[in-house]
Amino acid sequence: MKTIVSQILTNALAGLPELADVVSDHPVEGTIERTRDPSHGDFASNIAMRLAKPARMSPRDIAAKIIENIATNEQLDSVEIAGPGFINFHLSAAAFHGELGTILDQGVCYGRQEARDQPRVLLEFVSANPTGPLHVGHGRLAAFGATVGNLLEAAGYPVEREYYVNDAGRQMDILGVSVYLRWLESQGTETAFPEAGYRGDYIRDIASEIDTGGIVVTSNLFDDLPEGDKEEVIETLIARAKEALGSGVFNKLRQQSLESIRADIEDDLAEFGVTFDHWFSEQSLTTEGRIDDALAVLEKSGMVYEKDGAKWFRATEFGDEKDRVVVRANGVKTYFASDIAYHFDKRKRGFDLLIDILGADHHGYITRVGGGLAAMGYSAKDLVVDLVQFVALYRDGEKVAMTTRGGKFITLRQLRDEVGNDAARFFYVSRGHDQHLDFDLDVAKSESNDNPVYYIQYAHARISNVFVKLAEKSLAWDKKFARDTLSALTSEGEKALMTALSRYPEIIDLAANNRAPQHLVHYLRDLAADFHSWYNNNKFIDDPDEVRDARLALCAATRVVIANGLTILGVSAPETM
RNA sequence: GCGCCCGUAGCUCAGUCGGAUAGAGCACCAGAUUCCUAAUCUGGGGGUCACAGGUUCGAAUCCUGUCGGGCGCGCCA
Repeated sequence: MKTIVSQILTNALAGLPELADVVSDHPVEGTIERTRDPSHGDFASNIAMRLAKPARMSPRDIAAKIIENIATNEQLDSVEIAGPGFINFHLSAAAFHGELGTILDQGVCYGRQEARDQPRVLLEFVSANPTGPLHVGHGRLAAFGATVGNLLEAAGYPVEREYYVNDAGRQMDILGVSVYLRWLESQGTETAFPEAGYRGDYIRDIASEIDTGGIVVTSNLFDDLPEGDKEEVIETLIARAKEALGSGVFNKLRQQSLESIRADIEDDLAEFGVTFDHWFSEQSLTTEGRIDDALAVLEKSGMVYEKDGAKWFRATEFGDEKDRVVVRANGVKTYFASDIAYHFDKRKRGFDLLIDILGADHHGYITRVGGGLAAMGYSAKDLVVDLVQFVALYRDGEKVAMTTRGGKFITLRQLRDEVGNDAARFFYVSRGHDQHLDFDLDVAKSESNDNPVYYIQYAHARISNVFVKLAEKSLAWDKKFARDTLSALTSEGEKALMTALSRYPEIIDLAANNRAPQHLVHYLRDLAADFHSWYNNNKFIDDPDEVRDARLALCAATRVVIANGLTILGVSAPETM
């Protein structure tokens, strides 16, 4: 709908060659905004104020010239200068009725932009280590990432979703040895379970489920363990377990364990409505030589040097505070080397825009990986990292204590069981990613008017019910026929609701381009409020045919927009509640 | 110490590229149901946008500083 105004304005400016020079710096589209106060019309442009300085004219004079050049248009009722130089546009009722028709015609496609080929987006999110079940913090990454993916798709971008599985490195050995020790316990062997091992109950489950062929009992694992340092203890245990089992058997145990956890994460996310196009294995970077390839490219760039036996990347050349090691003195490649290789690989697979949605603790990583990409010939600007801040749960007004280390944390599954998928998806994206989120379990659970999820869903269910009642009264409604009756929609409440509906495409655009799903959340709440307010004051099934049909069209259009919006959020749009 | 995020009503939060009189919900107060779910609606009180400067036609929004809160710093993963 905004395009109506921008077209009118563009046409008017075309008739003012004297402003052509200064206009070119100010895209018309960007000067138009919705008005807050209905007395200011439907849209306002501040273009005259922006042009005032470069054109060396007063804003109101410019506005007057522009208005003189606006041709009469059936979509437009009137235009006026207001305040310091705003141009206010009052659109005609016909324009709003036309938009309503568009909503009904386009249905699930309303608010979506045409698919484009570029830029190809790779959206990486969650990527939690496969060392245990997802907790509530990962849930936010999942909900946020999935919703951003939906938004980008709605905005027409080709987007693929990817989960990076950190299945390499020392933590996997720790996982392997943890499972082995639990297995030993199940065989009646006493263990002194190490502090640095994974202590959760799920480790026992894995130990009892996996194929244990070839695994043997060893009783001397705990003899003469180094004292004190828990890291040394676990290293020793890993080494002894590998020796006792042989690396083949130990690897099999480790691979089964991580795959079990990874599959569990995949199930958990799928139940949460979060799915991925690719599960990318960190191990594959090594087995397929991609780390070496990337390091070779990096070395060729001249951005790698040796010091103290280690290989360092000149991260400071790219704005990092210090250079970073890529290969340690002991020959082991660092996690950072994997990250560089992984992102290099993403670009080589043909993605133009890399979006990483990571936990807030990954800050610091951005400059480094961006620097790596830049050194390898790709612009660091094509890597966008959104850091998602932490989640605090509240129950009965009290913060729920959680520590990852002590294994005392609330899992995503527990949260989903407690509040349901809809509430969880909704609340997780109700704030911007860079804001801390206080998740109030009591509000999320309440089936009452203080729960915005139910408030919005109820609007959808209420509308669905109207059509049920219609059938019960043996009345029919036809969307094509109803389009001829829309001029019956004239009240203030109807205007407000139509205005809200027409904003939907703008909201999708805004939310997608800023990766800010909270705009959609707040919009849907406002839309539901406009609907409830109007509906409560207008019972219309027994109205004359034309009025009834027009109002049914308004209901149907509202239902379309609410359903489309909720679908993007991953929240269900129920027919009854 | 350095870096990042934040500070808006009693509480939880919106506030788009700098726009017109800073908005919602909850809570509080007063009302609405012979009705197409009251999981709803109508009305009311409630603000030094942390503080101080600066930029300009215009600042909650941009810049600088101060105060307050959260998070992160590794040849860990």
